[in-house]
Amino acid sequence: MKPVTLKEIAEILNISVTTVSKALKDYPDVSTKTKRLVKETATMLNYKPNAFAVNLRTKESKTIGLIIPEIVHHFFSNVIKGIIAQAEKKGYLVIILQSNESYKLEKKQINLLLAKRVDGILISLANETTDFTHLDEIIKMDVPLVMFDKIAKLVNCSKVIIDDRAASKLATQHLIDIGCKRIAHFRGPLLPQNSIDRFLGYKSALEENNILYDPALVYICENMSFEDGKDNIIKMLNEQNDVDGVYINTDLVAVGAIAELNKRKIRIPEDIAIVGFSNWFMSSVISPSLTTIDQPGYKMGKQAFKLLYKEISQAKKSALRQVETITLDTKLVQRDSTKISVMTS
Amino acid sequence: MKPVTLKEIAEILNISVTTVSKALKDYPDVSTKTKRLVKETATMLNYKPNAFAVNLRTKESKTIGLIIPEIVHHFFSNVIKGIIAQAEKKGYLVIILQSNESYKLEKKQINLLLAKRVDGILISLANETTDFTHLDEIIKMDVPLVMFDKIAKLVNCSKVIIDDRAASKLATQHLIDIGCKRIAHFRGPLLPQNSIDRFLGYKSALEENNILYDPALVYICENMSFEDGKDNIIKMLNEQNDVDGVYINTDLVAVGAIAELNKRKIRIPEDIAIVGFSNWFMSSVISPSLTTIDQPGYKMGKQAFKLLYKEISQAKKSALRQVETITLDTKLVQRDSTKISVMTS
DNA sequence: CGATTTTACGAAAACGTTTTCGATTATCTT
DNA sequence: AAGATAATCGAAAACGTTTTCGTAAAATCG
Repeated sequence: MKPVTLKEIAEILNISVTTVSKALKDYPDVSTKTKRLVKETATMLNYKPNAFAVNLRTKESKTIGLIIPEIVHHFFSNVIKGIIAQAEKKGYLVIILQSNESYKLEKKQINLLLAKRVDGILISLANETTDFTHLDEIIKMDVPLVMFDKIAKLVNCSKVIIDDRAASKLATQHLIDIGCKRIAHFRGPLLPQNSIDRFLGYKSALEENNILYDPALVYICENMSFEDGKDNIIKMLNEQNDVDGVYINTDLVAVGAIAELNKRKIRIPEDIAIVGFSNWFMSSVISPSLTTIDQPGYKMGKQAFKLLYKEISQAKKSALRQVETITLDTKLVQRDSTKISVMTS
Repeated sequence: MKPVTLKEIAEILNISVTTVSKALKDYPDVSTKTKRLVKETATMLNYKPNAFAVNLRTKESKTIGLIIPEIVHHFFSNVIKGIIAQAEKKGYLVIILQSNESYKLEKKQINLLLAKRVDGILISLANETTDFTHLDEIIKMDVPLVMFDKIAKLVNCSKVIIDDRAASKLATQHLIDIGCKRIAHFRGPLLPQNSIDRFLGYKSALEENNILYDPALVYICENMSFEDGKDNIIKMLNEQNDVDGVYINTDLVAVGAIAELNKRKIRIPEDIAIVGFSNWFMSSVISPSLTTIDQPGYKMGKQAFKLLYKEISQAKKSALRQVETITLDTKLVQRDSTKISVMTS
């Protein structure tokens, strides 16, 4: 019923609490005989150290905090999975909070986690976030911090990202390679670094190929939703008549666009080729299957925790903090939405 | 730098730790003057109570554990979102673990959570789980437990579920109502209660309408995946030639089946009508849009936490535990995959 | 056999908070 | 003014663990 304590074991065996504690942790100054005795009775009574007391004494909780903009999201839920898996391996548990893309909530949740005294914090920023003092707060409190995916370049902490710009360039270049002359871009909101970098990659690919960059071909998807894809492709079809390729920020949006194009019997890729971003599992099964950039969510989660773990371990030894940025590989996954049978030779 | 303690505040103001503590918690036996003084210096020094010490003293951590078979899943990630939102409202944080549908992992993770001394546990069972002693263990330790969605009827704890059987019956009845004569069923694995209940609902709908139940029309989807839908619809088309309606356990599987039917130019619903289950957001946007049962994930998460919170609050007052089962409403969402223009009049 | 090292154990402090209970002072009765 | 009541504070114990340091007994040494 009531949890067993060291004291109770000590009383049963007529030894001190000290010795019981030491025995269980295999201290060298306890005889093998008493060790055996202690361990036997401990397992017999189903002893489990009181985590609260251990936390207080050791000043660590073996728990980390994770703040994410939106849990119901194919990419992020994969990241979460990676983080939890890696954390569990190292004996850490993960408290998850959702910022709902709100700066205010994000700030509040950081305070919650700091109040809980987690051993470290993993965060992917909300779209709204432009002020980073709440993150500096974390660093000032000497709590290890790692940002991933949606990061703030200016904050001095470890980061795990992909090279959005390079990946975006690759995607756009692919459209150029298959012969597209007038390429539109569906981008995300204006603030997040992600969205900016992907846009810049698109732009620089055009420039490198001496294709005029036309701002009218850039459409903003505020919610990055299926409907955004549908609405913007309709808008695009109304405004432009010579677009032959679209590079879309996110697969979900791309799938929305494809659905609308299919409905209008506009052929993909013959009339308009499409490239997405993220390699959502649905993009391989829709018709036509979607060429996209593979964004390794699970791996990013694993790496993010690994970095955090490194910092936590370091922090225990020395005061000086070492930050590091890991850039994960992305690759283009070519599928039918850009597979032109009549190749430009 | 170093976190401020009550002691430090006490020393600065030349009063006792006791008074500082009481002042911050608005005890009546502290003068308003000292209260003001204490609170001012506390906020000035950015005092935050040491959670570890509070936990030890109050024997609660304001943290609950959540074990879920798979995070990367539209339904479950919605449940998680609901749980976290509701928990945060009541000042609780949520530790999430993933069982990967494995009984062994599930058991291990329960022990992890018990060792951490969470204030309560929320769980949705792994498909593999048939033995429930690890759950009884939780109850024996007087830790509040609430199961949701994938539950074990035999375990004596609170539960949040939907009436899978009734919902399934509704779905099947709908197919019958639109004139289907030979209705197949794609079910999930044999073990989980969900899967069983949905099958039973299908069966009893047939019986009530004097339609012969034919075991050959039941197909098992082991992984509940897109491919499962595709593979089984192919298998079905090979084995049967008069099926005019399929009721499918899960939208994702149904979408797989629809993709294959579309490819083969088999008309939906004219040749074969389809009903899914869960109301995944994709099912409203695919073509044809999918008639399905709405399974309220977010709401289930909220309710599950509410029940747990109730138990946690009760446990503090009296020893006797009150269990309760909440059954959430589901409804049929009719869309194009069952919308027959030529009505059977 | 005395001196020294090794082995095995325990007392006690510390982590920071909460809460009970007693004590002191101030205020109020009549 | 004496007694009673109210207002304000603090000492101390408790939560359960970890770890330092001291000490006694046993083993080893010359």
